[in-house]
Formats: sequence, C-alpha cells, structure tokens
Amino acid sequence: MGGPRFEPVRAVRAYERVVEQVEEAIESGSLSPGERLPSERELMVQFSVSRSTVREALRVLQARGLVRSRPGDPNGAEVLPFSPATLHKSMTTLARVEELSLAELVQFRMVLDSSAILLAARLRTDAQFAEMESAVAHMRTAVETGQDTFGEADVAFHDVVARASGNKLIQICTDVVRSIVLKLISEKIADAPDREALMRQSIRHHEEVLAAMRAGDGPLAARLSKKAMYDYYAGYIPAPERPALSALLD
Amino acid sequence: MGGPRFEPVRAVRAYERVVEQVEEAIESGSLSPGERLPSERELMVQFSVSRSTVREALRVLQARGLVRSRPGDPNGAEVLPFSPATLHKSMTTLARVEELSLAELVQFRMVLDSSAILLAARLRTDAQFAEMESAVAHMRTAVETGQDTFGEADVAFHDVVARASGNKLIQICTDVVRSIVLKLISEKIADAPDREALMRQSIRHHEEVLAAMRAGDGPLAARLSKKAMYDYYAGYIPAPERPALSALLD
DNA sequence: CTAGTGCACTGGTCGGACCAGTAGGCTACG
DNA sequence: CGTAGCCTACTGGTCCGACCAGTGCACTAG
Repeated sequence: MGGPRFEPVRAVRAYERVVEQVEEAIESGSLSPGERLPSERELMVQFSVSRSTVREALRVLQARGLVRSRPGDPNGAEVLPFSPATLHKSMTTLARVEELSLAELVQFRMVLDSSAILLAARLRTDAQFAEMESAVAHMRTAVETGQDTFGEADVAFHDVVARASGNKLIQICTDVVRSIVLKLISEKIADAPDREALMRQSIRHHEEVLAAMRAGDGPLAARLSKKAMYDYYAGYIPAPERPALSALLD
Repeated sequence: MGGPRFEPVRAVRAYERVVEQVEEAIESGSLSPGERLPSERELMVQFSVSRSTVREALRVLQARGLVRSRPGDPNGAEVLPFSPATLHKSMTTLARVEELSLAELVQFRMVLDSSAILLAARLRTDAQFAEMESAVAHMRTAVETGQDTFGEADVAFHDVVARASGNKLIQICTDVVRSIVLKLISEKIADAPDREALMRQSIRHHEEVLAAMRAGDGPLAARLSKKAMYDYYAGYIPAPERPALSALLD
C-alpha cells in the first residue's frame, strides 16, 4: 500500500467516446429535445472517426432512447425528450429473464399504488379528484352497458392518482409495472367466469377509496386500495404465493 | 369502416431484425448467460447481412445489457446474466434529464424501504434478522471508533431488509434508487456539521425498527422506518418540498 | 514435460460504394 | 401570376473489403 494507485486503463472504444460526448451534450442541456444532431457524415468529420463508428454510437444512443433517426431526413438525428420507454424495456426484460413472478409484480403494484393514494389524499387538487370520480363513473357505466372500456377507465383512475401523488418516479414505475402485469394476464382476465362480479366488486372498492380520500383519511384510503388490488388479482396468483401478498395488508 | 385494416408498414431495419432474433433466443432461454454468440463473421453468414449490420445489432444488445463483447476473444460475444445496470442507467438519466428532485427520490426510497420492512417483518428468516442486528451493531461501532464505515453498514442493513422482503423488484429498485440518492448527496453528507448526531439518531431509529420487527409489529416498523429516513434526509431537502415528504408519514 | 513462439482467429476501425428515401428548389404548365 | 409536378442534393441504411491490435491454442524447441 501507499504509492500511486494506478487505474486499469480499460480500452475505451472510439464509439463509446462519441456516445459520451453526445450524451453529455444532451444531459447538460446544450442539446435540447427537438433539436437535430449533425448528419452522420458531418459527425464523422467533427469526431474524426469513420462513419461506421458514428453509426454504432448512434445505435447506442438510440437504444438508450436519447435520439431517433429517420431515413431520408435531410436533418440529422432528432434529440428526443426523455421517455420511460427504455426504463420500461429494461424492466420488461427483467420480468422475463429474471423470472419475476406475477405475485411479485402485483405486490409491487400494491406498494406503488397505495403510496400514490396516500400522497394523493393530501396533495391532490380538486380537479384531479373530479377526474378520479369521473373515471370510476366511467367504470360503472362500462359494466352497466356491457362496454369493453372497464379496463381503460380503471387505468385512467390509477393514472390520475399517480399524477396527483406529485412523484414522477412513482408515476413512471406505476405505468411500467401495470402494463407488464396487464400483458401477463390479459387473456386470463377476459376468460374469467366471474368477471362481472369482479368488476362490480372493484368498483365498490374504488368508491370506498374515494370516500376515504374525500374524508381526508389517507392511510385508510391506502389500506383499502391494497385490499382492493389483492382481491382483484388474488385469483390469478398461485395459492402458495398469496401469503406473501397478503403480508402487505395491515 | 369495415374492409381490411391495413397496418402501416413501418420500415423495419435489418439490424433490428437481428436484434429481435437474438433477444428472442436469450429471453426464451435457448441462449443462457455465460454462453457465447457466434463470431460476427459467422453471424453475418447466418443472418445473411453485412458485418456492419451485425455490429450495429450487437451494439444495441450490448446497450441493453444482454451481451458483452471483448476484443480478441476467440469466442463470440458473451451472453450476460441480467443486471440492473441498464435499469440503473435509464433511471439515472431520468434523474438528470427529467429533473427528478432529491425529494422525489427520497420519497421513493421511503416507500420502497418501508414496504420492504413491512414484508420482512413477516417473511424474514432468523438468519436474516441476525444479519440486520449485526449491521446495526456495525453502524454503532463505526461511530464509536470514528471509522468511516457507517454508510456501508447502513447500506448492508437495508440490503438485508430488501432481500428479506422476498420481492426481487423491490430489491433491485431499492438498490438503484439508493445509489442515485447517495451519489447526489455524498458530498453534503460528508460536510454536514451535525453529522455525528445524525448518525447516532439514525442508529436509535434502526434499533427501534428492529425492536418492532422482533415484536412482530410490521406496520409499526414500517412507520418508524419512514420517519427515520425522513429525519435523516430532511436536512438536505429544500424546505418547500418537505411537506410532500412528510405526507407519507401517517 | 515445460517454456516459448507463432498462427489463426477475434472484435474495432476505416474508407468507399450503392440504394431508397425525403425535402425543397426549380421548371413548366395552367 | 400561381401552382402542380419534377429534379437534385442531400439523408440514413446497407454492403463490401481491408487493416490493426489483441487473444488463445497448438505446436515446437528446449
């Protein structure tokens, strides 16, 4: 010990340095969404690398959701506003590769959703509360008239709640996890024999949550929402995993 | 309406189809972590595309954290086990580009951590509980002896808890968000004038949480953990954002 | 049997070429 | 004079062939 600590000189590839520079420019704000990068042929001059290298760098940036390029576009690649698409992508592969069970996903939804409701109970605006009410009303009419928009209305409800929580991270993760869960069990839901009963029960639960929020009782609303989601999804989850789910219920 | 619904024929690029096929092979399990892809020159024969196209596809796969390639390796690219690295990456850029505030990140940690504790209170093994106790003990000795390992021990504690929750998603997200938060305020923490007082208070809070878990009172442990994290981080958060944070406290 | 040396691969980079698109300026027609 | 249509100068997407610096393994010389 003592003596100068030399760092291992990892061979840094040319395209990586291109990625770094562009990334830096974007994250520092000197390149804003909507702006255009120079053309590939221009970039290869500026970075003094070959076009292959420029293209590989652009592929990486594109994979990270930072830019998009369109063939034939007289301008260069477009700098994109951040979207949770890549977050969504990596979480989806996480779910598939890492064998995330449906139970874990639903459990995570319960956590996120109940927290969002707890926050929304205190921080929501009246307009947002009205949105929630109209979403639930929409759920009800969907069931009454036999329309197939129950799911959409349900999603809309939870979207407003997530927005009202004021936490973008909660909002994004809610969105991502929900879409994964829905994709996993969309067929099962459609085939459920007691589907209408489940929907009616769900509506009741949503109304109870709204009532608690109206009364200003955030913790109660949060608890109710966990219970609601548990009741809605428990049927699709293997019995041995249900105890872990119900462990979330106070 | 009526008539055949034609889908817009989005020009699908060659390298994308290569990506899809390899991704499919990996996620379906026919290509397991540790296995090797054929060499680039072999792939360009199998897919009958040029090497440039193969390389662009590999860059995308690499950016998604699915494979890694090393120059000179006689074997092809290596299929990687999933790692939250890309999740971490996209969340970090989210934090930088989308202006995720420190308050939101800490709030999210409070949500994740308290839920993990709620679950761990019921699902933990005795060995895991012993690990938690030893982590807290380590925190204490670090403060007593003036060692700089308080942070590590703290991280170790929350790591055990996340593991004990039995939910891999909670575990991964906890890890990612925590490292981002720590990076954001590592300097501030080191410079805090009342640092030792904060540490002692934090230890007390951890012990209270442990006591509640020992008593089997998960909800209490969860509530205490939220309070603990709030007290520990509130000082670093601008006053106007603190109400949103404390809204999580029951 | 071991230590050293090639060799036959690997991925990384380069340069040049062609294609199918697009956008905008220009021309020719109304 | 205005507009519809073409034309050109770009763009990104793909291909090819070449070279380099590494790596591992087989082979050879000790």
